Amino acid sequence: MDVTKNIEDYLKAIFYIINESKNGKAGTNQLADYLNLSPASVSSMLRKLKEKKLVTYEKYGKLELTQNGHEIAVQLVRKHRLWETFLCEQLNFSWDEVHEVAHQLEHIQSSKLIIELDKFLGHPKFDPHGDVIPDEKGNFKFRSKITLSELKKGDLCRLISVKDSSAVFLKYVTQIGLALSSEIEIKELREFDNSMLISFNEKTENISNKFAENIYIEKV
Amino acid sequence: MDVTKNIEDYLKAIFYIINESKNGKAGTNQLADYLNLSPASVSSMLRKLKEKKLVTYEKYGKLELTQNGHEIAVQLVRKHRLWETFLCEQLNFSWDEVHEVAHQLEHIQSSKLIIELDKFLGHPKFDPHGDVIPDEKGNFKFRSKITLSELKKGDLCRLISVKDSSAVFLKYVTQIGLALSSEIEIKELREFDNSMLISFNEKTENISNKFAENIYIEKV
DNA sequence: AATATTTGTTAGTCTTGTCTAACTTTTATA
DNA sequence: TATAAAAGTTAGACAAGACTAACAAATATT
Repeated sequence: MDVTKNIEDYLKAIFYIINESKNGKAGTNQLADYLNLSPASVSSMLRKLKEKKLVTYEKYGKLELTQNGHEIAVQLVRKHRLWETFLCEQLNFSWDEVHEVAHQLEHIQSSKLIIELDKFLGHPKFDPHGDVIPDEKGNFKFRSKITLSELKKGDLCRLISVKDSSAVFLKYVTQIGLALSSEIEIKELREFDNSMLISFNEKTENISNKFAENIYIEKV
Repeated sequence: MDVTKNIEDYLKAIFYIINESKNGKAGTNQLADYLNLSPASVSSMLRKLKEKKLVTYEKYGKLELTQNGHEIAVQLVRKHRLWETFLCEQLNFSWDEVHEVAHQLEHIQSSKLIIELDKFLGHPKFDPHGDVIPDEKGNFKFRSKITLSELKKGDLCRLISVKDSSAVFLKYVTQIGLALSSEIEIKELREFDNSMLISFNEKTENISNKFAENIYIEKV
């Protein structure tokens, strides 16, 4: 299980994209986009991942993680989310500050560290974004995620997490006052551009469709 | 201050060697040895460090850290020692387990992380090995270090830290029962091979000169 | 079905950091 | 002080992982 940082980043990206795209497929361009690399780089790395038996892949074909590759990816997600929890709960980091640091911390190699960190935090089930933290065995289920953009006028919901965890987006979310568990009501839905007027915490905000697509919610 | 892991490792190594060798000089071979690299690699990296204005150096000449290089090195030492403290005090790591993990953690880039970690730990002054933790400004003094091997029969002292922080050595130290602040008395000193018989915690142990050279103490 | 567009791959180059082998300079020693 | 030993450097090779430009395959569109 001695995997370099780069390989880990690829595996995690593949994992995310497979799990978040509707068709369950991760394409070369999508990956390149996600990782900020050229498609050519991704293509050549896929060959290496295949040699290391971390993915299955045929030219122009479907990309999948092997069991081994999947395990590494899930452990990274676990580490990432435990660190985010630590940073928020113990070190006064805010929601929008944790991602970047957790991304570095997730690459630290030490099984004892993660076991002890998990114990220290009291075996948390969710991270500060409301996402499920996979357990030691790597078991977890993706929440069936619905975004705000899929709702209709009059619907009531609660924010459970966000899709785009870029600092810019998180900052925006925080600034307009949305937080984990915020209760939101859809006041208006404009067909013209799919923007919507929502209310929460006694105020109303007008949000774009793009914004709404990045907010995961549960109905209430 | 955007410095890669490798460059950081070089700077820290240079810093240590300059501060721990009697003559205050860090040579290419010494560095190569310390970093487990060939002298050739070190030689070529020194050229790059010089270009980046992190060291001053002339071919075959004296190697020194610039102010900038020195600052980076001290901050690394600070980070390393804060993380060691965290691992021991909060995550049940033992003395001989922390080094390797702290070495990875010290490369995480986030000033907020270190400020908050320091606060969280209550601004500790010493790490679990008894070494001084440099403050936020990078101020600190190396303790004038005396090793056990410099003492004579009948001397009394207290263990304050160890020189060789390799896992193997730390394990050895732990196994024979020596710990931070252990009170030690020199019972015998054999001129033949400079080994010594020492007593601490109601027991006596025979130790080699090499071992004694790696134990820092203060007289008592 | 023919063609355009999108998606993915290959070839070839660059950079970084490592290595070995050969060489040079400095230091120690006889 | 001449020479041997140690310390340090250079040249050239290699591997990894990135890039661009050119090409090939798959998918969509008319």
